[in-house]
Amino acid sequence: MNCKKVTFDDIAQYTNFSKTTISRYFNNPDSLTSKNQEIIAQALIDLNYRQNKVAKILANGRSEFIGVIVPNLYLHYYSEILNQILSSYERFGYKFLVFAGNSNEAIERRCIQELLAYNIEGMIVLSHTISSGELASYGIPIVTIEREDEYTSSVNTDNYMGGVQAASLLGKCHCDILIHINVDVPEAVPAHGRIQGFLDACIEHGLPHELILRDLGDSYAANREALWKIAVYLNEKYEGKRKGIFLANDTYANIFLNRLIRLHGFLPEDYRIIGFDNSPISEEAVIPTSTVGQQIDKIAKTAVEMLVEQISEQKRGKRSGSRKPIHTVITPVLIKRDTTDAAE
Amino acid sequence: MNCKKVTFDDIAQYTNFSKTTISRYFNNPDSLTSKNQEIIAQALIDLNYRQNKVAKILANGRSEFIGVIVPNLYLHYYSEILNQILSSYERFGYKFLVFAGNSNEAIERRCIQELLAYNIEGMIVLSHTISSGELASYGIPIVTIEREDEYTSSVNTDNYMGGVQAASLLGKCHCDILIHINVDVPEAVPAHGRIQGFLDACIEHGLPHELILRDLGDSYAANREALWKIAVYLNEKYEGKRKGIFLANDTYANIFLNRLIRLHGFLPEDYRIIGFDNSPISEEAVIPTSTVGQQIDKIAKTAVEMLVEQISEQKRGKRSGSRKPIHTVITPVLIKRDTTDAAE
DNA sequence: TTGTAAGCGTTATCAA
DNA sequence: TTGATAACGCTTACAA
Repeated sequence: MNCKKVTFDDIAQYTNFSKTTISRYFNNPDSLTSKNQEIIAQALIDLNYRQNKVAKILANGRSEFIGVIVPNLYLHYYSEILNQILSSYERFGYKFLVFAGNSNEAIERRCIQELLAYNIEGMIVLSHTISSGELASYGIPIVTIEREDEYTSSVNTDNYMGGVQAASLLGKCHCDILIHINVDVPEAVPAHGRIQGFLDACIEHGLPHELILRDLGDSYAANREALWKIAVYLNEKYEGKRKGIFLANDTYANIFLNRLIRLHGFLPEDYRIIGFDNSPISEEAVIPTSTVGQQIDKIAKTAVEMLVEQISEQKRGKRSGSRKPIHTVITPVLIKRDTTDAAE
Repeated sequence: MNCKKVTFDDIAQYTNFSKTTISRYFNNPDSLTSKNQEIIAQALIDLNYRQNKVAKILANGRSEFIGVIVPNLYLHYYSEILNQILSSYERFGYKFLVFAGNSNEAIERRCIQELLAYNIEGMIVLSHTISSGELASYGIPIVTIEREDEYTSSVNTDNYMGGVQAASLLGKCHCDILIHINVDVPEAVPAHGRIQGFLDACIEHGLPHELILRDLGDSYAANREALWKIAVYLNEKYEGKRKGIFLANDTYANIFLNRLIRLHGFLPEDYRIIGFDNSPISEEAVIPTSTVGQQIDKIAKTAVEMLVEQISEQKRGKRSGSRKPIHTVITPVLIKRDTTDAAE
């Protein structure tokens, strides 16, 4: 456990090379004779050398840091995205400074200042609080995921397509009435597309439908209460009709499903259910639940790739303001399980 | 969007102070007259100054970084721990460099090298692959969570107590036979305590019991298959007896519960179920499931506090090897829901 | 209370 | 292929 830090100077002395040559050994080894490479390699071992990347950043400006701001990690969606982002380390070598902003604008703004102070090379933002305009103004490469993205490059699920898929599947189940339950998502947020897609598909295929857009509360208990009320309402209003219910996410779908099971012991013939996200609960539910699956791995991978591309562009001298935002869209995958008919 | 970086030199020139005074403004403002503080504050605005923490680290050695190594973020337990760790930012100001090692020893070792190269001040390790001995040898403050911890300070749930609690609750439910289903956890891993606690409690209260310890597979589908087999076995062997089943985690408990519900439409009188973790699935299950709740917030908070304490000790000059590992234990909380009797 | 000057451990620019 | 030397932007004795 040597405590004194070994530096290039020490290695240089030990090997009778100059500091510069040691640096070259790390950054451009082929510019040394292979014999000298070996000498230095051996010295590193003898002296138990350890890199100091901080000094490196200061000298060359590249931190190899990417900042990530998520709203929280409580929701599976965010933690899985982060999971996938982190696993890009092996491919690109970028390290991730992660903040959970908890939807607090002031805190998130402070986080960003900190990140900038550490010379991060780029930023991936999932949090919603700070406008894309402000994000863009920081003048560093940025990619946002599934949020308002007018002035930033972004990766989003094709929510519209997801809504269409859900409606079509319910239509094929011979439902008499299609219902979409969601909160009143603002138009600027990509998830709004789910509503529009559902609506357009219903209209196009002439499917009777109803949109239920309202605040469903912030906690699981609140969600449950709100959805139970809706369930009672639907059950009365559409008695005897087969109801195809498209819920905004798998948690909602699970709540709805559980209520039916508790009531009847099985999924009644006049109910069909589909959720959104393909989060674990959809598979682990008492009846594995059909869902519009977000391809989280693809979303995260694309986001990192786009960011890396932006970073290298910027290195090649392009000013950060000069490029137009690119919006990539990832197609969702319809996952048919047991809450919709097996029929193709 | 000023592009040239403003440095202390610029501010010094602008205000006719020296670089040092500017530095003092940030690190020890009270050593300046309040008038001069104002002058500098204004200059920062005029010049649009931005800190460079990299230079600061190089100069004073304190990175304010803590490294975190998790096995993955797919499991709710890890992502929630990380969530709580990240939220300590507001309290201590430490920034977190996060790696998901995916249980790959070589990769995790490389991650640690990287972290050391960035001058991290400490490390929180949840991953299992690298022995506590090796971790300790790196000579920086370390706290491990819920893993082998012979040579590192650690925070663990009181798994033994959890096992006792589970057995006691099932005992109070007038179960004729108590069963614990788990994998064969090695003794060095804290979670082993769940088995021992269950066993000792059964013996102490003279409760008939059976331990089922076997590989349950790595995926949800594999878990399900393995647990269904066990369910069939138990159902035959203990027909007519009331079975109290303690499963190693809530995911297993949910699988078991779902099978019973699918079979009967309700939870049969001769089954009582309790899981472990208090992960969301226990609340969201078709029948809210009793569980031994890990206090994740407390675990994470304690881990960060212990680490911060170690860091400041080290600053006060104590050598890192000189302290004895401290093992903190967090008591689990029994959460009674609907899969065990309501009786107190 | 303020200033001078020597680091911190790299990389980058020239020169040789 | 190698080496001197000046950055990089901040902190920290030590002086005043």
